[in-house]
Amino acid sequence: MGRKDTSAIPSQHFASCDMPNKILEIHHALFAHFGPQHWWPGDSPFEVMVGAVLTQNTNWTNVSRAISNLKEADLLSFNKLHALDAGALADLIRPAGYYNLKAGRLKNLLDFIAGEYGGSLTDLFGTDLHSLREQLLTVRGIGPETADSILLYAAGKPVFVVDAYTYRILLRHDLVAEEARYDEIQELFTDSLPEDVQLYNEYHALLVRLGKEYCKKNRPACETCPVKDI
DNA sequence: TGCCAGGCCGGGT
DNA sequence: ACCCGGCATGGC
Repeated sequence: MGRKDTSAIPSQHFASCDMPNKILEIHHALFAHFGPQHWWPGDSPFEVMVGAVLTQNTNWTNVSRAISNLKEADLLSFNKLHALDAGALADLIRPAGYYNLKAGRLKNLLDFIAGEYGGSLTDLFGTDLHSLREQLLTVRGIGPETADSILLYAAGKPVFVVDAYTYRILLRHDLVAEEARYDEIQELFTDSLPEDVQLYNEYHALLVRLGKEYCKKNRPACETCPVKDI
């Protein structure tokens, strides 16, 4: 457990704590440097959900091609994709990599939504948040980041998304231990920030932007990093 | 050219 | 409870 219930306290009160709120400072610096990121790229909650699975450990440009294939085949809707067999789906999403794996994972997710919610994303997203997250995590192929991406970017729920960039950036700023895992890193953000969907949305997108441009794997910390002094 | 990208699972310790 | 190999395409 982190500090006690601070969720209702306005953010400016954090500045008077003994420890400066570096998590909040980093967001301000990133927003000032990069501006709004307008995430998640996608025209509908369904498209965002599909993209969340396809982007697992994969460059977005490849995912974008896979989604274009689905759009051109006019298959990017729940019923059409659910009716498609896994082999045909794998063929369409080939550019996203791990295509057999991801076809199976998408089918698992669609089967779950069809079975439990009659294929209705509205009903799915209308479920109690904690219960919804737990249910998504039972789907084979949906881990914490994919579940949280769906919750934040497709469902608009106040859930902070943690990814490899988030971990790497925090690690290089000594804000987390090397052995820190998903839930602990997520808690650091939710304990340090007001609960706000738009803030969570923007912050995660900004961390990815920073990661892509300044914090790549196997590269030393960068002198021109916009948050190097925080 | 090899390394990397917006993870997750399953089997082995 | 961890650790690790496997999964795969496209960009630089």
